Amino acid sequence: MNEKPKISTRDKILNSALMLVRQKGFGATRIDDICAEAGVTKGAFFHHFKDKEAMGVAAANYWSAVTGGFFAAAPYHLHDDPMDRFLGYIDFRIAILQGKPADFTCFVGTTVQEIHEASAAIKQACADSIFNHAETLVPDIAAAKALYALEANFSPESLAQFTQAALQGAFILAKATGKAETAIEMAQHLRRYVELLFASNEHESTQH
Amino acid sequence: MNEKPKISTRDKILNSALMLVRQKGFGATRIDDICAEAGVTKGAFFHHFKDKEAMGVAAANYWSAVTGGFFAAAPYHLHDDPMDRFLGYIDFRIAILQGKPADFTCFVGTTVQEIHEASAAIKQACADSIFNHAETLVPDIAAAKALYALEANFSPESLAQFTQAALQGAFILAKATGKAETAIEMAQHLRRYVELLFASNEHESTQH
DNA sequence: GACAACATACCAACCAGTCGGTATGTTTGG
DNA sequence: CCAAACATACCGACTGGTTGGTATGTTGTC
Repeated sequence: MNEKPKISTRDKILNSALMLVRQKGFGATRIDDICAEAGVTKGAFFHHFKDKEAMGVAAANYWSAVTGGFFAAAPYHLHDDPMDRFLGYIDFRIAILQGKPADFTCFVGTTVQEIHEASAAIKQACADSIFNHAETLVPDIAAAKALYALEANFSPESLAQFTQAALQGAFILAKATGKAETAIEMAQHLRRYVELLFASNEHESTQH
Repeated sequence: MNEKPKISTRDKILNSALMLVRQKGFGATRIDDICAEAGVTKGAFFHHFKDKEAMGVAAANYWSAVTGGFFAAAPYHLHDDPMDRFLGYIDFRIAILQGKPADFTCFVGTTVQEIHEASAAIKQACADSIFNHAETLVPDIAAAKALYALEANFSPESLAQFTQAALQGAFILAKATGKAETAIEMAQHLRRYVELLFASNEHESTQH
C-alpha cells in the first residue's frame, strides 16, 4: 500500500527553493523560478506563503528538519567512544563533500550571510538552524573532553560551534575554487585540530 | 604640503561599494545607492565601469590592494620567530574583530559566496584575493614548520588557506549572532590549532 | 577644439505581489 | 440524506514600482 509518495505542494516549493537558493543565493532567486522548478503557479506560492521572506523562514526551518533527520540517521552515532563519534561526525561531513559546491553547501549558512541585515526573521531562523545543529554535538564533545582533555580550556559548546564555522569557511573557499577537494582539504584541518585537542593528555596535561 | 587628499571619483565609488556590499550583499546593493553614498551621479559610475559586474571585479581588486597594504603595515611582521609572526597574524586578525559584522567582515568572502555561479569574472577576482592573501602567510608557516613541526603532514599552503577558511566561517557565525564576540571565540580555536600543531615536537614527533 | 570627466533625463525589462476567479472538499442545519 | 454555506487549494493575467543601463548634454582642461 502507501501507493502515493505524494509530496505536498508546500514541500515541492520548499525543495525547489532550497535547490535554487543554494545555487544562486536568496536575493537572486526569483519566485517565478521556484514555481517553475516546483511545477506550481504563483498563486500556489502565495497561497502557502505570505511573501518571499516568510518562505525564506519556512525554507530555513525545512532545512533544519531535513538535515536534522539526515544526521540523526548517520552511522557515526554507533561508535562506543564519544571521541570516535565526534571524529566520525567530521569524517561523515567530509564524506559528503561531493559534486559541485551548490550540492554540498549549507542553505542556512549561505543565506544568513546574505540577508543578515535585510531580514531579522530569516536571520534568526538560520541562526537557530546552525546553533541547534551544533548543539547536537555537545554531549559527545563534552564526554570526549572528560575522557581525553579534562583540563583543556575550551567549552564543548564553543568547539561544536567552531566545527560549523570551519565547515562554513571550507564551503566559501570551495565556492571560490569550484572544487569539492578544497572543502575536503580544509575539513581535514578541522579533523586534525580535534585529534590534537584530544591527544594532548596522552602525553601530559598542557599547562602553565 | 600635500594639501589635497583628493580621492578620485573612481575610488569614491569603490569605497562606497565596498561599504554597502559588505552590509547588504552584492545583488541587493543598488547602483543608485552606491552613487548616492559616493556623492556622484550615475553618469560618473558608468563612465568608470562598463557595468555592475565590471565594478564588482574592480571592487575585489581594490579590496585586495587596500587590505594588502593594511596587513603589510601591521606589526606582527616584526617578530623574530616565524611562529610568532604567524600567531601574531592571527592575534592581529582577532584584534580587529570589533564593531558590527559588516565592519570586520570580508568583502571578497561575502561576495564570492553570493555570485560564484552568476559571474565567473567576479568569482575569479575574489578567489585571487583570498588565495593571494593566504599565500603571504606561507613563508612564515613554512619556516615555523621547519623549526617546530618538521614531520607533520600538512602543507604550509593548505594551513594558510585554512586560516582564511576558519576566519570566513567565523564571520558567518558572527553574522548569525550579530556579535563580534562570536567571531573572536571562533578565531581563538584557530589560534589553539596552530599552537597545538607547532607544539607537537616539543614532546615528541607525532607518528605511527 | 578635442577629449576626458562628469551630469541629467530617460527607457525598457524585470519581478514581487495582487486579484478575480475556479475546483474540490468539508461542515452543518433541516 | 441533501443542499446550502463555507473553507481550502490553486490558477494566471495584470500592475506598478524598481533598477540596470543608455543617450545626450555640459564643463573643464590640455
